[in-house]
Amino acid sequence: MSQQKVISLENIRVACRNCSLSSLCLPMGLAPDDVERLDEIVKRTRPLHRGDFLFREADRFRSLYVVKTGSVKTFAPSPEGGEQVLGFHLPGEVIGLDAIDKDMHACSAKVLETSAICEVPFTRLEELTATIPSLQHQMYRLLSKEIGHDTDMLLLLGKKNAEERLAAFLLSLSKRLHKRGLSATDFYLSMSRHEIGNYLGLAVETVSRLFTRFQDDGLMHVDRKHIQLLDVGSLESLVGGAGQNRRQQQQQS
Amino acid sequence: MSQQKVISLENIRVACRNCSLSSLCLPMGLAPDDVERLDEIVKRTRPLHRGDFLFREADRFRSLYVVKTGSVKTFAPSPEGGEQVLGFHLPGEVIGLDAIDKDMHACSAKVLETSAICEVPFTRLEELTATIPSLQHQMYRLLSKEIGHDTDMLLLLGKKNAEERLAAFLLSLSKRLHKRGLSATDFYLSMSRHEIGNYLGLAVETVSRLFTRFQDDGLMHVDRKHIQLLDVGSLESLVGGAGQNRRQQQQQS
DNA sequence: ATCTTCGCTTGATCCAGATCAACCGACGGT
DNA sequence: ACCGTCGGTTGATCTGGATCAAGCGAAGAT
Repeated sequence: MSQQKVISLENIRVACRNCSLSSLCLPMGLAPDDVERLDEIVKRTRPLHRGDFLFREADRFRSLYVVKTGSVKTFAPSPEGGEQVLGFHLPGEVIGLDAIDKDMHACSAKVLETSAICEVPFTRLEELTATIPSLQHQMYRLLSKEIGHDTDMLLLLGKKNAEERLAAFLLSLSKRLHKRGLSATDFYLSMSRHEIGNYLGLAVETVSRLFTRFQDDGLMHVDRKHIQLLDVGSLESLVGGAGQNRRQQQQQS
Repeated sequence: MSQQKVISLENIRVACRNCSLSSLCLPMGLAPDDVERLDEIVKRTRPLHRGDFLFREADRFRSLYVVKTGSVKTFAPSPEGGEQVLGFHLPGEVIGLDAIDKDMHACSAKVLETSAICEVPFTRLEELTATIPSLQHQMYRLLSKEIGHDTDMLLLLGKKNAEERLAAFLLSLSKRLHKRGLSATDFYLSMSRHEIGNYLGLAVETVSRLFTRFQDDGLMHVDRKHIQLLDVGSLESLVGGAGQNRRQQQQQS
């Protein structure tokens, strides 16, 4: 390049204490001094681009990763050669927690759009959590929250029909974006219809048809990746269940 | 009762250090002194019976529970009034991890057969993990393993057909029982067909038909709750995927 | 010992959503 | 500006497993 126009990396290396995500992320509820100590072990890498991997399945586990800006998908290979999308991760969300057990990543993480990522070496983090009770508690909560989220997905995949799944997906995105200060009703999807379908256990065609139907019903407006939710209340009642009275899955004692 | 034949509770209060499960359970990899400290906070309750609850959804979170003998199912209510079975828990398995985040149980836990359960007050455990690095690590691993297990279930519910699901379920039970020193090929189911179906996202009728089919195909022998696996290899190849060439779930880049 | 209940099995039918097929329009490359 | 690729949409058809229906045997209740 002819012109020496290097942008100082310092500009993107926002310390945790100045990060707008600190209330969602690891530092949540930490004393300023402790945030400082956490700050010291966090590595801030240059921005990653669409298609870049944070890690791949079977990689040695070294660090947790936190999305600072952008979005990431995680996915696991299924035995037949296909793959299962496990999640879409927005700013403030932590990735890699499933790798602690076997000290190896069981899934891959791929960046969906240009993203900034914080890397947190796990061994250092573990040392830190042993001396900062509130950080230890935060870690337990984080891991527990992930389990709770997976539980929600199990219920979704086990009991909900296509309509309910897509509505739940849209509302989940909406809520999470809103928490991050973005619009809850107007946003862009960084993932393809394929990926949405894969994530929800549906065929692409079904996802596409549902987008069309939801739009026809006035629930939302769709233009390619651009989504506008027009009737959040109705979407919520769709998820709620009674969508179309499928037989109640009863349970014996 | 006429005869004073009270069995001393001490007999069932096996300390962690003498428990056959210590290599699967929380004490895994701990130094004897640390096992001792863990032992001190564990409460051992009288045996629970079929139908008893360890906790219910929305209960305040106080303790983790570990199955010592018997089995437990966990399940979450689905909005429509039905429920989703989240898991069946065998000796050595820890229950309640999903409640840490919100300090409240999001699911219920019900005993499937007469069972002995260890209760571990979480606050005390947290104090302990802060001073015993290997216990802290064990806790992280435990939580992480749970996430990994949920991930497996997501793949199962998202990508596998009925046959693959049931085969995977049987093999999972088999493997876990074997780890606990029991037969991998001859065991009793403590849960009903209903519960199996609910867990796997299938109708009871489908589960029943598959049991019959597997038996007709010589893969197993079924007599009510009594299961004998006759051809583990074939069951494994069923799970492996190519079961019946359903279209490979491909993925775009 | 008899009744009742309930879990389970088996058969018949139905349907949500997968699969197959065709087309279209956006976008990146040359 | 043109082309080729690919993600997305829409229509037609197929099917795995749900739903509906009926009967059966084991275990608990009286």
